[in-house]
Amino acid sequence: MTEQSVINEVSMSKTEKLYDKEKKRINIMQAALKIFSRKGYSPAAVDEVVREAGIAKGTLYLYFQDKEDLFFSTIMYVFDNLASNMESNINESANPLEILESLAFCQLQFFSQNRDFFGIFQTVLNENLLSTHKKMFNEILKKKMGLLDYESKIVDRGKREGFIRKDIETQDIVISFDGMVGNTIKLMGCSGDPVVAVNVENRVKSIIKILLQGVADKKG
Amino acid sequence: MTEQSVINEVSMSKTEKLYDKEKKRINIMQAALKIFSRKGYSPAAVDEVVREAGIAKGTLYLYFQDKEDLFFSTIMYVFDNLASNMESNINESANPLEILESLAFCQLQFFSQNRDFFGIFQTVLNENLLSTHKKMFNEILKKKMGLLDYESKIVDRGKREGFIRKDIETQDIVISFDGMVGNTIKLMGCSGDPVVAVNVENRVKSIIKILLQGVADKKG
Amino acid sequence: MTEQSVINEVSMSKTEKLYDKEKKRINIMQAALKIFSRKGYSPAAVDEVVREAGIAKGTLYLYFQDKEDLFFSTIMYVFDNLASNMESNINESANPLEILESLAFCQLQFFSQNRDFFGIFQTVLNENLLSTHKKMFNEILKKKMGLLDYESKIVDRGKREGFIRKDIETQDIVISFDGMVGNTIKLMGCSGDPVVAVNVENRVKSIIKILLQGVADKKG
Amino acid sequence: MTEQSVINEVSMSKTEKLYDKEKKRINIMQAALKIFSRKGYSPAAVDEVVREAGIAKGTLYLYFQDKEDLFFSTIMYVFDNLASNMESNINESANPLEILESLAFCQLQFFSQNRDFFGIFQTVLNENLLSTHKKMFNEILKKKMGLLDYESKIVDRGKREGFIRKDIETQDIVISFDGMVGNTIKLMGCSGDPVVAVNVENRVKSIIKILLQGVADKKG
DNA sequence: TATGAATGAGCTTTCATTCAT
DNA sequence: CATGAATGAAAGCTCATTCAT
Repeated sequence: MTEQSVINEVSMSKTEKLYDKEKKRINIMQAALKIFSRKGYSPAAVDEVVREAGIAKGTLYLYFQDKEDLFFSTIMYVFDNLASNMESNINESANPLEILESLAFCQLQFFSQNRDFFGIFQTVLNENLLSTHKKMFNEILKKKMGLLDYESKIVDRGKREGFIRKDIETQDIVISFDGMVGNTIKLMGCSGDPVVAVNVENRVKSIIKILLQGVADKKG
Repeated sequence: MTEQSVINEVSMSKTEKLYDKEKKRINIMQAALKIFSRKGYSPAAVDEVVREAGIAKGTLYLYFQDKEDLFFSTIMYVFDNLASNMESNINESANPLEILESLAFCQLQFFSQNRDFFGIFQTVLNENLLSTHKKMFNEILKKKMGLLDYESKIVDRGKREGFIRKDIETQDIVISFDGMVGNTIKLMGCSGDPVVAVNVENRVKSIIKILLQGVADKKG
Repeated sequence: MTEQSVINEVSMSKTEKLYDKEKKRINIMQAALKIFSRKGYSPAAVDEVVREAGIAKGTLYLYFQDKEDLFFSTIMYVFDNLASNMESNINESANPLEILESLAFCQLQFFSQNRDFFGIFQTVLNENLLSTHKKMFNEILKKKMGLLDYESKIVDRGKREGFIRKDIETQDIVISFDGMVGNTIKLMGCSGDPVVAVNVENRVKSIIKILLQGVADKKG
Repeated sequence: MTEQSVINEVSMSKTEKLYDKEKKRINIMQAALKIFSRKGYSPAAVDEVVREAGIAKGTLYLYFQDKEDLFFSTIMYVFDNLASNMESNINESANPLEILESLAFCQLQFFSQNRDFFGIFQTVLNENLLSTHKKMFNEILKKKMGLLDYESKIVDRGKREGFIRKDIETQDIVISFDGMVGNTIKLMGCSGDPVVAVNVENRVKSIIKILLQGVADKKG
């Protein structure tokens, strides 16, 4: 360590230090993300995460309480990434149908560019973290439900503004929409097809077409 | 005990014994199902399964090679249950739209009556059983893909017979349909609402309505 | 079962029954011998023995108290086989050197014709059955020591009768003789050479030559 | 603690660390030796070894891959100890008979001072590690055969240089010599006589006398 | 702060033994 | 007598977590 670096460290402001600490947390979470995505929660070993992150095992426990904390922090980190990605891509004042399209586009785009990110979501709702990690599970469910709630509001507005038919319950529309998008992401992951990424736009168009117009042949 | 019954017992046929053994296997798988559904694969302890099944630990290993074998046998058992349930409910010669409706109905009905059965499916594709249990994983994926293939054929027939529009790729229709049904099941599971079961028919109606007609308001 | 056989069974004398029981014991011990020789005591599974013997697991416990009893009974059975083999081959009144030669010959012959029989002896003195099965171990050690004692007496007679030099302790002579014979058997087993059997006579000749005359070149 | 020592400790070199790790391995192997010698391979529980070594179970697995690795590492350690003991005691240029005497002396001395060390050797060739642990077993057999080969060379030289008669096959001489020494060690172990240690020299003298001159009385 | 050796509870699996048939 | 399904104690091994350095 040079004398200069020592001085820098000593004179580093508290803000800078916190910023530094946060950068290290993120570094670890990105490593954790890779491992958890690949293996799920239980089978992923803390050893693998620290190896991936290039740190010592004890160090991880300076930044996270335990494996569970690491896992849920990582999930939250991904969620927040997705959320801010959405926020910056959605024009709140646009017409509701365009917003739904944007929501689909953002999710597909996000997950197609961050393949690793999806598997981990699946994991959350399984391995029933429900029973043993209830508190954090609820935190996550709340976030997930937050998205559904937001979509519900958009659909409701769509109904009020005459874009969406009123004879189908908002809940059913939202669940269907969410399922269409989610399943597309899931199967993108399975195929492992690297070209799929390019087709995000086409896939969104198909989803929206089906959602709005349905698949019935109306020529007759 | 009559002499007759003694004779019967002593001379229990091989067929009867096999049948008996199969019944015991099923008993264990039903216990396993509960535990795996509740906890996922890794966190589920063999101890819990045998306690649930009311047998000794060693006994389980008389019926299954190891934990992995137990898990995948259980999955296959559920799959086969679902499949035979579908087979007996679907009229192959019906019109394609009715078949899709039946498929949705069967799945929702099956999982609403067998709540435990769904979680385990989620587990399959996570905890990446991919890397360590590749062979059995592929077996399962094949079954899942089998359903998608079947749905694809129905949709193609629907297109040929003029029920389904031809300007949307079959693949996109199938993924959307599958996602709508799957997400409905998943959220049924989350809500834990016991009344939901009654609504299966309504939910299917909504899914089919959305799938066929779309949600766009066409009054204008 | 024919009527005739029933009659036979019913009218079977007690002696015949005991004889029958002993035959079954021997059948099981011969199976046990194969397995124990191949694997040693601990790693040999009772399951393997009963499979080899063609009986059910419970049956074994009708003839032997437990695995340990089976093991030591088997050893004793082999010992007694060897002992009676020796008794019938040794002429007590012969000159002591001839008796030693016979002893070597009998052992080599016996073990070369019953390859399986030797490994089990090695096992006895290891796996320290000493600590946990002291009583039976001592029984076996006594038999082994019995042989050494017998050899000691022969050597002593040889000394008295002027065949064997008196300036080497009997104990050292016996241990050496026993070691030469034992090591030859052991290495016969290792080589797996099926031709070795034929050479038993040559090997005995060598052992006796070395024992009596030594290997020093006395030409000088 | 002086400042100097702090520096030393903090800056402990890689070499020192490796040395430290090796010392710990040896500590564990010495504990393992005791247990394996007393019980043999299979019946020895890892739990007992770690208790003897005064470490936690997990720790053992930081130093050895599994029980098998521990066992064979321990054997190799003993072998190497014996080998270096021999190397430092044998004068290669001495006359062949003296070398044989040295070989006998080294082995008896080594095992009389390290009673535990012998039982484990017996174990190796039993419990048929042959079938399941073939690779490591061969490694050990090679070492054992190495000693026999070495002895063969010495005997051959003895023949060439006129010390040893040529009418007995080298192989037979070596096997006899090896058996005499081995059996002496084995029976030393059995007797448990603490005084025996003192007699090593006498026993070697006896073995050599028998080997060279034979036990026949030549007065006549 | 950072390290990584040490820990030990907890896991899956085996196998000698029993006992209802 | 013979059977073999059932048992459960005990084995080998893993891994999240701690703590002295």
